[in-house]
Amino acid sequence: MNFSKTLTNWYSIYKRDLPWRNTKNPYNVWLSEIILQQTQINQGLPYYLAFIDEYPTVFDLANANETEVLKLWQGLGYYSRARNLHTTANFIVNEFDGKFPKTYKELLQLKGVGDYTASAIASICYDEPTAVVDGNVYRVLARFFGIDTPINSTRGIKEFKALATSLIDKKNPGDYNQAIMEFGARQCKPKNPDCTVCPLKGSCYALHHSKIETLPLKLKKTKVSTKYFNFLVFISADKRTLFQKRTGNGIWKNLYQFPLVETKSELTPEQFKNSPKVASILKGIAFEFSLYNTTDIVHKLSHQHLHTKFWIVEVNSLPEKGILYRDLQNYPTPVLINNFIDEFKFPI
DNA sequence: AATTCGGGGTG
DNA sequence: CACCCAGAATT
Repeated sequence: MNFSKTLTNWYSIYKRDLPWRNTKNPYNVWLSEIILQQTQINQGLPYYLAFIDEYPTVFDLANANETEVLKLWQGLGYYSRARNLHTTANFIVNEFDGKFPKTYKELLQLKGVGDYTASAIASICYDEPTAVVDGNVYRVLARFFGIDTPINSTRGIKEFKALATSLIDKKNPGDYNQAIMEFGARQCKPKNPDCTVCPLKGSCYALHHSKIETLPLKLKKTKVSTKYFNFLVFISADKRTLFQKRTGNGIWKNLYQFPLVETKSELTPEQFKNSPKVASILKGIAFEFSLYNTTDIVHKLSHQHLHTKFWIVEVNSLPEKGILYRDLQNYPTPVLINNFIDEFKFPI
């Protein structure tokens, strides 16, 4: 039996029953694909269910405001996905009367939809034979065919896309695409795959050349930078604190946080209190200053380690209009901030 | 072509 | 700790 047929047969037996697999509705499929970008199914599934529950159609999603969408996305990471999701929902409603485009080429025009996602939607919803190439596909193809071109090189990206395209089952491209991904996730796992029960063990290059551990090949590791974050948590008699929307194009865009003072290095409490930035924020205000966490909370992201201090600033009146403690939960925040709010327990 | 975007899971 | 995840957008 050939490679593709073996995969689709395996899939028909071992596939998980997932909600987006019971429909060809492009809204549902699109939503699932955006949520699952760089995200494992177990992490994304509850978000998919919550989004379908809150926004059953593209019109419901378009009618929401971005803050609400980000709030429902909170904790999933890569928040540009949520912002683009909302933008594209409005685009679909306003430009296409709520109907999704039906071809790979047109889908590619949507914000947040790249080669992978356009291929997935086109094949699953409209039976267009466009091959998906995600992390699972790279692994399965690299191992089975013995390809050592780096998967994150321009050459590798083209090579694997072409190979995947040549293998796709044109009669049932959606099932084939999902089959090879599911196979990569469940059978041809990154670490310690059980090749003894693999239906492809007979012809797998990596298995017969002891290259399961070394394929696929990936170049360069991401370097991690360290940053020092100081959040000012205002406590006032009127049960309000300062909470600000992050602007600019960096991390956590449009999420909310306590006033942030970033420093180049770790400062002593005295150095921090006397720094110009802190002084300007607290200019002319009577306050009591205390450090909530005596050792830094280190929030680890894939490319940044955030060494974080939460400073409690007790004031009689806030320097500007704040929000009620009890309203903090209505704002989308990074996990780092949300963890603090949960732990600190504001006297609501 | 390289970097930047999160957070959770695995070994 | 290193690596991975149904990648895309930006620089």
